[in-house]
Amino acid sequence: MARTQGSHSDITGPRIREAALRLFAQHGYAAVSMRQIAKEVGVQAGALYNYTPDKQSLLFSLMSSHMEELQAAWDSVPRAAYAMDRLRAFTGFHIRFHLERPDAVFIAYMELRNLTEENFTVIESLRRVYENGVEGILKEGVEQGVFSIPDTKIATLAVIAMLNGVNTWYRSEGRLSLDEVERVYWGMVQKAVSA
Amino acid sequence: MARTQGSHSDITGPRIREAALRLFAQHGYAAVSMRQIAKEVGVQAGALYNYTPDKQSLLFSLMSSHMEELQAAWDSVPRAAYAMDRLRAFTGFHIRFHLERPDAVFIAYMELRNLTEENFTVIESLRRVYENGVEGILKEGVEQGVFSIPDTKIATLAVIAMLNGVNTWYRSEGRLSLDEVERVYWGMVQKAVSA
DNA sequence: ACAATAACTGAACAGATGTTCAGAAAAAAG
DNA sequence: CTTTTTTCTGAACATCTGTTCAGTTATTGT
Repeated sequence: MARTQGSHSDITGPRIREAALRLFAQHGYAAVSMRQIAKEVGVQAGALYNYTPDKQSLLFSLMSSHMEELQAAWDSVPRAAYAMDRLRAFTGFHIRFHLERPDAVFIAYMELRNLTEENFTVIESLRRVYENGVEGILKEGVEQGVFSIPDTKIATLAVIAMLNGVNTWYRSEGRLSLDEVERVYWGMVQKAVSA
Repeated sequence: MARTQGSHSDITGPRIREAALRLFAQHGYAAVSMRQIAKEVGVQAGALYNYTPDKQSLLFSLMSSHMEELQAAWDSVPRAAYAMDRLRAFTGFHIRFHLERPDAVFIAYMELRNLTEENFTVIESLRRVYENGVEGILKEGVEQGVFSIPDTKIATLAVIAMLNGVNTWYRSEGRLSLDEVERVYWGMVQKAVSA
């Protein structure tokens, strides 16, 4: 056998990425073999190498795509005039964006140690850009006198860590709706940073 | 060769656990081989099986020890009368305890997916006991009228997630002292839950 | 209709994996 | 000193690892 019926690059490529994303999130990068990914796609392991130079590149590509989509999505959110409104917008955006892609989020946080040094540097700088955006809001709020924050860097990380926590427990069939979750978290974030 | 000079069970045992803890935290459970752990201890791979029935048990043992130490340590903290004081005590305790064992904390959160189903259940229930302790404080604070919290379960997870974030950035040589970190976080926690 | 190309197979590579176990050496017990 | 027990070695096991590549087939272009 060789090329199979209905085999197309523009179909197999995304399917490989989807399978890898799901498997990496479920079992961890190191625990997933190329053969497992291939099997999920319905293809032999060798075929994967038409779409990625190696396993490490596949992981890196998934992570950097996620980080770039995150940044692009946040950049496209209309920028409110007041820091308080911007922070509320961010809270809602961050929660929703992350709940829509639990696997990618999981990988982006858990598989950092499995990146090569140079790949790690790239992902880290993408993350820092995102964090700096949040810190900018907090700093502005402090200048405008609406926020009281002893250390904006720590507060940034604290807010993000708190919001990321949603992914560990939220289930769409659960007790609370997305709107309710957003409201509850916004209440805590707002109080935590307010003057 | 066989038994080597100065070989003792009560020395090798802990050394294996320490090496495994460090390596699992650094590279991940799946990425670390028994031979790597053995090499770190200065022993052949086969010798590890005098101390653990298998690799999975080693991971589980490390995680359950950590969770039990955590609970025991928190139980030994004097229980203040008012919820506000209890929450402050918890904030300080949690930050310090976790910063003292970054590797164990890392593993306890990241390697859950590498546990067998039954082992996972055990660890999860230990975690729930700890979380329930925190929720108890929040509930009491609400009853006493000092806290305003729409959902104590979410608030519990949010507070813990926020505090856990410290481990991702704190360095002892860094800009802030432990006392300062504790103060900053307590400020945010207090405001977030206060009425 | 044929030629060119893209997509894939299947086998092979050298090495690593968790785990077992007979035997050897050091330590402890008598 | 002799025996017993504890601790460890070193080899072996079957299987899995990421990756390469010649060859084969389906699709596309002419």
